[in-house]
Amino acid sequence: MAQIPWNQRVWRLVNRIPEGRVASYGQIARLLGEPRKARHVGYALAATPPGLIIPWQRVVNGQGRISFPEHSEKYRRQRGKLEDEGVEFSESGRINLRLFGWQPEG
DNA sequence: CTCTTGACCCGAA
DNA sequence: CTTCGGGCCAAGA
Repeated sequence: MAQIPWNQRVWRLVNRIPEGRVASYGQIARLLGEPRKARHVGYALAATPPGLIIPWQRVVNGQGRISFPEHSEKYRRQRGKLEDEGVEFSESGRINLRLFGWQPEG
């Protein structure tokens, strides 16, 4: 289990999130059996090598919000990608996780 | 060694 | 809806 480095485990799992769906940092951490490492999921994504293509945009925080300052370039890029794949945002910039949250299995 | 910094989370007001 | 407080832990200064 600990054979594979944390970052790689995160990238692999994130890679399984289907288009049009999102997962939270905490959810990813829990699925990896490390419920206390929610923030480190974010660090892993931040450390993604330029060559590695993964759907990092499908990871948001537990409230269904993008974890970047609202007017930042990063925020707009992530939101744009998600909207392109059909994810909807409320007026307050929130995603309804009941509708768009990823449930492994389902 | 201690302090600070985060793509976080959760419960209680 | 918001704010506050506490918890978490790796990495860098």
